[in-house]
Amino acid sequence: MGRERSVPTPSLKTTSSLLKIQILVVDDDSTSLAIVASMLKTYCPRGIYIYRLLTVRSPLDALLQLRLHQGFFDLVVTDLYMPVMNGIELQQQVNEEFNLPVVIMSSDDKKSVVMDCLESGASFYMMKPVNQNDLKNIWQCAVTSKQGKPSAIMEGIPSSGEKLPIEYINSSASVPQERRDVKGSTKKLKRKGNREDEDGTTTGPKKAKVVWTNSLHNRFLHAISHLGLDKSVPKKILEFMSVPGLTRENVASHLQKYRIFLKRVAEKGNSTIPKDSSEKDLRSTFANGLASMMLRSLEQQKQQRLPEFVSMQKMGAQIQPGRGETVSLSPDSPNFTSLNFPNHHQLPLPLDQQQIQTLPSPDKICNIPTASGIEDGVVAVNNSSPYLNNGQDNYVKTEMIGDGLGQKNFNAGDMLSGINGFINWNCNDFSSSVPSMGNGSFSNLVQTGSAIPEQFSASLTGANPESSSILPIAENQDGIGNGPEDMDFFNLISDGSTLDDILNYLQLNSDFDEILSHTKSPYQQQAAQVFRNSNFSASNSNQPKVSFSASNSYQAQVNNTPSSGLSDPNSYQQVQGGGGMNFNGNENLVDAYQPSFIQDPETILDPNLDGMYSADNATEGIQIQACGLAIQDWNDEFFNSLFDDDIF
DNA sequence: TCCCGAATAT
DNA sequence: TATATTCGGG
Repeated sequence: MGRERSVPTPSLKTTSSLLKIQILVVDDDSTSLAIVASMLKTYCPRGIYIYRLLTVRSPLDALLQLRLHQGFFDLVVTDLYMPVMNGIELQQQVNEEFNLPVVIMSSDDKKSVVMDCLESGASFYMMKPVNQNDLKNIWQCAVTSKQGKPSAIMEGIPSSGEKLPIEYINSSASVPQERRDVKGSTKKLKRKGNREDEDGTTTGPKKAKVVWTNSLHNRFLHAISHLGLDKSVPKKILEFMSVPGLTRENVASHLQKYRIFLKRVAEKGNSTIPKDSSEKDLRSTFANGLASMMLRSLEQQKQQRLPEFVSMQKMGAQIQPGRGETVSLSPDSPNFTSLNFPNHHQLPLPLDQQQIQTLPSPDKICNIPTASGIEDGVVAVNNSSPYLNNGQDNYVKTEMIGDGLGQKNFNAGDMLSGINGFINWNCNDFSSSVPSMGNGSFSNLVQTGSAIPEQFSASLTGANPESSSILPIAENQDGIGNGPEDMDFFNLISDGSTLDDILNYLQLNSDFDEILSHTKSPYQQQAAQVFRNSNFSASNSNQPKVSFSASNSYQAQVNNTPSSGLSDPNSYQQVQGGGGMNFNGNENLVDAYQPSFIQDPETILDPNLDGMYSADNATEGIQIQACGLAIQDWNDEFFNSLFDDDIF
């Protein structure tokens, strides 16, 4: 029944010509996870075959999967804000261990956040809700990765000797160079659907089009920020980029386009041009790198021309994110550009002269400070970053639990959970507790009152304290995590709601016209089928069971909704795969980020697996709910059926 | 001769 | 549209 609409035969030749892509999606928010996964499947472009799409809700699970199956995945798509480990940290870990491109997504629209992600090496930053344009970038990252081009991952400024190849696509319409000079005569070569590129008139290497991937463009931006916008000429950029195969002409062409882009943006900053296609621009490659580039450029110019800067300030030509939108720098100076930033991108620019003078270089947030302690204690993290504190003390809150043995990672992501607060340092191992000084490398850590404050101490370490500074995003994270909305969705898909109900929910709660326009997609039908087939029951021995009768494998979330107050009603635990899974009723389900049971990925696609999730020894009163999301083996038929709509 | 960059072609 | 190519001029 998955094919009620007429499915014209796709214009695909054979499956073997498709690029098999395997993606790992990480998001602690189940709703978001489901949506992203769904969109990836729904909007898979021609030529790409999603061989496997694995979703996990914990970064640790993600790493586990990646380690278990090296070379298995081509791309990681991760949420930014997650407990234990945030998207940036995950990205860096993934880059380090697996050299895979990582796309970070978040509903956070702060420019500083976008910048942080990109500077830390993310291939792409994707705003939630995800749209089709973003997906294009995802696919490009995936394809680039699949083709084994390491340049899909771009880390910082190229060092000497480090070279990155460029990605090419074969230009099907490319004409041999020798022919091109005789322009008048090329007309006869012109064909409408010039499909055959095997004219082979030239034996030389085919002229390939340079594809300015994100990584390549990032390198381009790095070059410009290094050289300065005014001194950026094709040759110098080319040299700095140090990309084999890239020509000066390539750079010149790109530079031309880039300048046009800057100009257009600048014009928009001054005039009031209707935002017709602004959205598109914002999500463009250029816009993505803009924040980073501008910040570097500003930093550079600030150092070089501080007096000018200061006087400019006094003259009132301030660097002002005017209502968070416009950054105007002396428009008359060739060194400066007036740029308009979208309101969801905000540069952490200093506002007063003093800050400008002392502003350190914003480094990437790659350090994960650690600290150790023996006893319970409370310490405060003082953020002295001029980017954040606005002249006042700025505390960020986090909670950590020490193991009593000393080392405890302090994840940058932990710092995102609150604003003015303290770090609660708890020691679990009281038996071995010996009053002693904790030590570690918390950045900007300041001791404050606690039960046993004397036993804690922290020191500033690291060459650049800013490099491990507090993330400037200590705000609420509504919409992320297990909010009521998530439960609504959860309940919706758990109680056998119809597909229309689900889609209606999506429509009401998200901007998902795209999804709605594909309500009949086979994937969604399949998913809905799994929802309906979910059975929930509780045995008389208080052993709630959840069983699925799906013929394919799936992912399930087991929701713990106790009648007693033993655990968080909003908590749930994730299990994946077919087959049975047991968990203890007194297992701590409160933490939604417990290591999940994950079936061996090799068997995930086994279509014969029927799933049975059961809870043994469950605490009385606990009800178990579960829902399944189909993770279907995308056979050719199913895959091809998606190609009805020409999406890309 | 090099090479930049606007204009133009694909 | 994105990238390549051309071409006048510094």
